Amino acid sequence: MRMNQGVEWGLHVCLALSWAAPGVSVTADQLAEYFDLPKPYLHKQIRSLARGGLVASATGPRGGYALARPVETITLMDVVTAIQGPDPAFLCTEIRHRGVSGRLSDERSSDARCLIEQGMLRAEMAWRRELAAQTLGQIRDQLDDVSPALARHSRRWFGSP
Amino acid sequence: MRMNQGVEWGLHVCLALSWAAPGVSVTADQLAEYFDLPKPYLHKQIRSLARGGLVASATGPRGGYALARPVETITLMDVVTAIQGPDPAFLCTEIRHRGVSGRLSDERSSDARCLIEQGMLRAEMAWRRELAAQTLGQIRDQLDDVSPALARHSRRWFGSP
DNA sequence: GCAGAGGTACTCGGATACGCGCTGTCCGAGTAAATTGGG
DNA sequence: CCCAATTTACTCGGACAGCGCGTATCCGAGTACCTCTGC
Repeated sequence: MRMNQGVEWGLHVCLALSWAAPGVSVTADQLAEYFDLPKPYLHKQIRSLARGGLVASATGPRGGYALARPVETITLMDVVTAIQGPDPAFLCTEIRHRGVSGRLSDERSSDARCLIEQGMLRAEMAWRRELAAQTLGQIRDQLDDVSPALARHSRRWFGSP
Repeated sequence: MRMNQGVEWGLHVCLALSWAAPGVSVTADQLAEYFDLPKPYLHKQIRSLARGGLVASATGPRGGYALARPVETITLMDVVTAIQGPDPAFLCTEIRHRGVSGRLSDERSSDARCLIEQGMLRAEMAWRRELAAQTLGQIRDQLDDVSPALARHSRRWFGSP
């Protein structure tokens, strides 16, 4: 189980967009140059962010992308969901109801949820909860503490006044 | 991000093997029939469990697989690791050090760990912790409470005395 | 009847094709800005 | 000088190939059991 490459890119893109001044759009090509990533493919990943409602797009000259919501309200969970969809990682196919096992189980156990599914979902919920508890705003603040120069230089590079 | 099908199979297989009497081996074909799954592919997944040290294999007539450890000591994490490897789901490729972003960052921020990686790893650790906290023994006990008949019939079907 | 050698059948193990989804790329639709001509 | 229509150039958006990992399968290596023969 490997997570999509796009998740890492999407997270860094949102963080970078938080450095652009309000009202200023950043093009996909600018972001690709900023991170030295293949332009068309990064562009595709950003479109996933747009479809998920995390970034707003503007076409034409002076167009590009900008955060659609304050960075303090964007969680890691939001980005992960936007890039790789809302489907749970563990999918229970109810094999306990198939074959001999299915014929052996009585009605009580059939009605109850699969206990293995419950256990796996419990772990996945802990993962999602932890992702939802961390906002990109917190990460940006920490980064400002560690390296104020990076944020300052990035703001200038993205054309903020 | 979808988890391997084999994880679900492996979990159910270990649970089923816990119903076999000590010293009795269950063949891969028996397990495939028990769950109505394709024999060769299920066999391959069980081999992953064997490589991970969860089940012991015996060749020849009356051979097959048996749990290598008490079911109370086998956690969901063990099975997940055995099937899909120990690699973390989120892999940080340090794109912050590439392109313009890499040139803008100073030494302090370069030495520090990527904060996005830390956040993602934090969530993944919560997931792993929850998986490691649940043993198949607990699940089997719950299942015995919900449906004692299933456990009883399965023990008979697997040839336990 | 018993012991041992040989044969047999059964099981696991690694090596081998196939398919779907992530990866990577392109060109067209739409839009805002710049330009130019007229009033 | 100001305004408006037109042109232009720029950006996003969806549609299109390529590749790697998971899916699915097969046959060979090894072993325990069974059988048969000789004592």
